[in-house]
Amino acid sequence: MNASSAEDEPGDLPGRASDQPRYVQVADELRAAITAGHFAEGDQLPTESALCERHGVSRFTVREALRRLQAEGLIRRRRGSGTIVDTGGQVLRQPLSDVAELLQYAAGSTFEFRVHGRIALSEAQAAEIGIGAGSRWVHLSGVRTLAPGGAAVAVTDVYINPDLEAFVSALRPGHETLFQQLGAAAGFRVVRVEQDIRAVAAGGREANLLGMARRAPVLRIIRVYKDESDRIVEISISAHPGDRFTYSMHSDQV
Amino acid sequence: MNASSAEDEPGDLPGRASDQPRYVQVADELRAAITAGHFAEGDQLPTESALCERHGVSRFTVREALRRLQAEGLIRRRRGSGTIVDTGGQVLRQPLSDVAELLQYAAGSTFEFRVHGRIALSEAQAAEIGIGAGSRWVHLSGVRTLAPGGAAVAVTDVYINPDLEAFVSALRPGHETLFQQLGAAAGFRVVRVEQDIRAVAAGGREANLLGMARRAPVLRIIRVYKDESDRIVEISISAHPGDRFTYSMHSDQV
DNA sequence: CGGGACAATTTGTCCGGACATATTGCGAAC
DNA sequence: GTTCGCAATATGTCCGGACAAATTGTCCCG
Repeated sequence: MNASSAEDEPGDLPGRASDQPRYVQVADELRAAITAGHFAEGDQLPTESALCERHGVSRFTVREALRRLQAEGLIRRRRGSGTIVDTGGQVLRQPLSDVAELLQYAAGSTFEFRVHGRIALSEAQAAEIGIGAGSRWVHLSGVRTLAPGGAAVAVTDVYINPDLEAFVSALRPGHETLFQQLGAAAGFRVVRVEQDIRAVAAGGREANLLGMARRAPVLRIIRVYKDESDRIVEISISAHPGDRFTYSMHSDQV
Repeated sequence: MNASSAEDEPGDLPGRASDQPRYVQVADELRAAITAGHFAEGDQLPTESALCERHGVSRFTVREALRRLQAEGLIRRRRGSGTIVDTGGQVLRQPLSDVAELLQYAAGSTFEFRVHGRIALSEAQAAEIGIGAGSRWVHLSGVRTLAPGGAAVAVTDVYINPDLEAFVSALRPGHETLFQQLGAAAGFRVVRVEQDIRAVAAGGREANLLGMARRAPVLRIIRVYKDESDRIVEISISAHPGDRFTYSMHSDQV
């Protein structure tokens, strides 16, 4: 029943955004205003009641929107004082706090890949991910760059659930994540992402593609994407060059 | 064991736990019930209305408590279906989703250190952290082990704000984090933690302490702890052996 | 001029209610 | 027996209101 599925919802307008909850819309507007520079670092945001009036919503909705921005690390709030823009000077960092910031990261970079077809995971790989060995997956591999033609920031191997093989040929490189495209085409939604981060020595292929010395330290990030029914729809194994990539996080309200 | 449940109601203190918000108390009780095994993996938790009745609070309070547990990765919720315990089988992983799971991590390991006294950060260090070079800090260094006498899982350098120098001598090794001890002694609260993760080659000292080859890949985690007034109270730089340490995270509700 | 009391402002906590939407079980219909 | 549809259930969204607590500016007084 997903509105974004293949059997379109022509309806009235391309309102995929407008049928989202109000607090998401408010959060999106505020985020856009911040990233567009309407609010500088350290600036005071309008108070909750002001935002209520401007957007014509209740305080519940405004607080829910602000909670999201706070979770993303864009704002800081203090009782009695107000809400200020505090992104922690995040310049060229790849943030992931808890939500769909994976999407934001993907939107700021480009991913090019090619499909290798079905393969069976090796024992070592299966053990590292925590999947039964010998299971079959559709294998893709590619590189991610911040700017087209620029230096690679990641070499990635992707393994897609064979149930979704029919949709693989429709995947296109670019700014949208693979799991977004798959979900829109096959009608599921990724609701859980697990990821492991390790430091390993670059293998020959990785070193070659990333332009670094063999056995140089790389950040290996393994992500497992699951949908509503806990089905693993995609697994990605990325290698990031240690000298050009920093993984940044924050955590509020301890 | 959880550190927060240790000092519950000693009597003299006017209930530091009991004057906390209701939703924190409800969350603590539920978390304790889960970790104590009263709810097994996959079990269904009581519904929101049931929890409202049991704890005598409104649905707002219950939802706020459940939201916390969900952010910690202990439960999963589905509209129409209910709330189930789903910790993702977190065994021997070092999780940090967004909150005070740093504390949980620290509680499961031991940190031994010694104090080196005041030093000035080198230019390289200051630049890596994002602090003005030449600033003075109180330097500590130590190793973290999962079991006393076991293999080291981290070599850590800690830099403490010189304003807190008077409290450094009272710091004790063990299961409690340094910033917890400092906060309790000096009367502040850490409300924001920023951390950067990179892959680097082990230096001579790190390789020696961790028992690994020089230039082997290590995970370098830099954490900056800030209190309510945005003051940096502590900076820690940890090196984790790439082959013995995995940094695990999760993210729900994309 | 400095300091302390006070009031206004702003976010945090908490309540009650209402309707929307996804899920599940059950019974009726075929 | 299988399937369809409906009702019951549970969480998600959203509103209005109320009071608490922290911050900040102001004003009076010594």
